[in-house]
Amino acid sequence: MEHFKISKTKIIPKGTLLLSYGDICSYGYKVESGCLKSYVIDSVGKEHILQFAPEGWIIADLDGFTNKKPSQIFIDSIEESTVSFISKFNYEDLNDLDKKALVDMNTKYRNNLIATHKRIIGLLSATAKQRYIDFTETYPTLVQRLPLKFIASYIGITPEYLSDIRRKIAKK
Amino acid sequence: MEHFKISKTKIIPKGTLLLSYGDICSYGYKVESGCLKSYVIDSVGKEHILQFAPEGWIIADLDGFTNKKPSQIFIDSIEESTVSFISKFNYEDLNDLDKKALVDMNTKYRNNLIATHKRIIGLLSATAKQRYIDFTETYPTLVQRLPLKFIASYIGITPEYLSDIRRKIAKK
DNA sequence: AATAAAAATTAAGGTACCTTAAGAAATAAG
DNA sequence: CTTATTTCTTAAGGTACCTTAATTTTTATT
Repeated sequence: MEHFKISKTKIIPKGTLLLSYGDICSYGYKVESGCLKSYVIDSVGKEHILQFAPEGWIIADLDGFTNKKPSQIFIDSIEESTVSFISKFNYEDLNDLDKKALVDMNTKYRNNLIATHKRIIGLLSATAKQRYIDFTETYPTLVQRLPLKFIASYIGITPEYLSDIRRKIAKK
Repeated sequence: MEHFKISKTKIIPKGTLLLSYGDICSYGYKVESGCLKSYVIDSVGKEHILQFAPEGWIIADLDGFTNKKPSQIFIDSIEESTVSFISKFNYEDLNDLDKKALVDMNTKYRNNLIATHKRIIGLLSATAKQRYIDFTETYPTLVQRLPLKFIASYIGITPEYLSDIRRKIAKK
């Protein structure tokens, strides 16, 4: 299932910034071990997490990478991680891939799109409490590993309010 | 750019339900004229719009269509529309497509994913007022055509609150 | 044109979630 | 083991956005 040019892997210490706002995004990152996250920073300096990438996942600024735009997002490491660098993920190269690779890639995009749509449904229609419960059910292993403040950011609430929610759940 | 089996087009009157919750989703819908929308209905009966599909757009329950699951969503017509029915959008058939078709499809998925990520960023980090302004800038032609209550639903607020927002914007 | 139906507005009161700030608990570092 | 740092919790007060309900405006129907 490897269709791209992948450079040798690197060990990334915890807390390392791999991609910053405004950077030209030359790489996607394939996580072999550890965990990365992507996020935006809003006008008042608050961080909003777009994606977690534990082992096996690929993370990138898809828009910047594809269209050679400066990045709108940040990517850093939540844990010490082993990461492969994927280059040349752009449109021209799609034509160089063989059919099997294209079909696999299609399937990955499609599954990602389905998951992303589900997240939108949650943000539009569920309460913060329900989104937290959904997160724990969808990503039980991440819940073990990640600081709660990152989960709060991912589901779109403050750590303080997540703390309230957890207290109320525990009291039942 | 047509890669799928497309049946003859049909004229769909305004307000017609094309796909309902629980249905097996056998088709994607390609809109030739008019406009469709997809939406979910939450536990208190409130409608949340996932997508608008004006002319040129394709709309479907991607998860149900791909994985032959009962639909989680609804699709209906906002205006009288001319619609082509796309069948056999599933995995097996991807292998029957030629390379050009696969590359095109990849590009469509990728662009859709980029747009969907932007929507998530907005829902996580922007106020309702900002999301409304962003919508009017991103889809100026839709703003002309659509009832405001549908735009409110798409950006995740009530029609009443959108009305407040618009009044405040107008007062300046 | 008249009537009905749908969409939009307005306003009052309510709730989910946020901000700030401080302290407690857990984890990391010396 | 001790201290520093990060994470988590708690609480009080505030704001963005919601609910309900009534009214007006716009659009559709006969």
